[in-house]
Amino acid sequence: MTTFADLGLSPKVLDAVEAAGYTIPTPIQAGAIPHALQRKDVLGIAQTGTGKTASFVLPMLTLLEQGRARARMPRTLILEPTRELAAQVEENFVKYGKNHRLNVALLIGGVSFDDQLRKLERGADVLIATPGRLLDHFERGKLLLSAVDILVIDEADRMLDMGFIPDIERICKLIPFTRQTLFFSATMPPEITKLTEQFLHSPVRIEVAKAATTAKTVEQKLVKSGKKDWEKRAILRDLIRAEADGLKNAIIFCNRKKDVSELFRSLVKHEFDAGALHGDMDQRARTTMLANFKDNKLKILVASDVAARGLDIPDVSHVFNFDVPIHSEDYVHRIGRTGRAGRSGKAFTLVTQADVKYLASIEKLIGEDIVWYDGDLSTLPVSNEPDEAPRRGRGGRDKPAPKRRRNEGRERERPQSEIDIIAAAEKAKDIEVEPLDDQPVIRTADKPNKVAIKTENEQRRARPAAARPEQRPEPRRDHRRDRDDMGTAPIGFGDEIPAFMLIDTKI
DNA sequence: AAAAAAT
Repeated sequence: MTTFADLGLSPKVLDAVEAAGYTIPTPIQAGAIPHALQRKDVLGIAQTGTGKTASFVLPMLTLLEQGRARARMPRTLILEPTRELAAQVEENFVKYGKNHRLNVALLIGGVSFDDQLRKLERGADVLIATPGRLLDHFERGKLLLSAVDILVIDEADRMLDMGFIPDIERICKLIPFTRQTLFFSATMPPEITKLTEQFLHSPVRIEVAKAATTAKTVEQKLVKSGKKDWEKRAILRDLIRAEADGLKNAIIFCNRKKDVSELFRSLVKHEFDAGALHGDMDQRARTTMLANFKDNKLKILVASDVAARGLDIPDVSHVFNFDVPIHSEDYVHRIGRTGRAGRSGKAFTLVTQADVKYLASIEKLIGEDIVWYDGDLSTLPVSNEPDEAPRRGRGGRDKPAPKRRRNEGRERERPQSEIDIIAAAEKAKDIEVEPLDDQPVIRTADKPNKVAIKTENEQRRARPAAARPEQRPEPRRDHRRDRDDMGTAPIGFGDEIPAFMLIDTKI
């Protein structure tokens, strides 16, 4: 049998692999590593969970042992579709690079430039990036790609889904064509094939395990639900309680970020040990949530499809689909978060009347009918307790709250990112969160009820003024105008806003 | 009916 020692990796790398407890490579590793070490281009067709990341990290470490990085000229570049995946690859370099002295820089959005600039300046051996932030650095002239020797494009099909292909093409053209390219994709749609023809030179093709099949160790169930969100939330709570025994940890997927936030708040209110993860949360909250979930400090993670693919969260016992995914492949990815490595897992999907057509395409894709849940949730002792949505009112229990107009009575609410980060902080206990009353709020002139929450930077700048409210109790709010209807007044003029800035140009 | 990513 092939072991890591047979693949041609350097002693330093082998030692780290051994320390991590691995001896036998996965098929993609056994297939890709020897070719990568011979500086060949590799086209790896592999799903998440196949050991794909190590199949490029390990040979890269070996190859990087010769040579040194120069300032602003990284030697290797890895492109990832999401920030979390990029961070995860960085962790792999830390783990397997423990015997090396390599500079690894992570260039992702949502965090400050300063750190990233410092690392670039110092000379990065490995650059791990999401396309947007990478190009941002490049355009600022902080980065030269002319010394990149190895380029890795990971999760190419997902980059395609996310509209990154033009960026990828642009980046590829900035890197010398004498480079070595390692290219990974779970599927090979025509656009991806075209990309590989354009940017790979006679690659070695390695293909492992087919997509679009769900692990046989996952028990899948459908659960009927009414279409109202509060009905779905009630059923979900009952379901979680019914499953409490075997539920070690769970991911709950929603189709929309808004629903992730709402469901998360609802679950916390009902005292479930829950966190949230979606792309509009600030990066700090995202990172904290994910870390806590991985460390089992959080039992339940409510997530958008950011978490559906690629993230290395081992051994999730349950997946709940709060919504039926619109694209059937997403179903496969979502439930692929459980039942990994031959373990058993359970996947429940809430289904409303309107979801039937999506369900049909899922069943067609996975080639089997999913059975309906036959447990009786209504007999559970704690079932049917009131949700936060139904309000008492005229005639009213078990009726959902009347739809509140968008900006009505919002002044005391915090933006979702704040709520998320507070919850994350409560779990983590290591992040300082400002008290609620410090939250600066601006009313815009044209829509007095519209409340705008400043960005972090704006808050920082606004704080001294907010600390002396008596000097300007309720200034100008009647004649201030906001730009772009974003709800933020011009910043930095103190009381002396030039008149032209107050003119409404949108007539 | 969506999400992801630069600001």
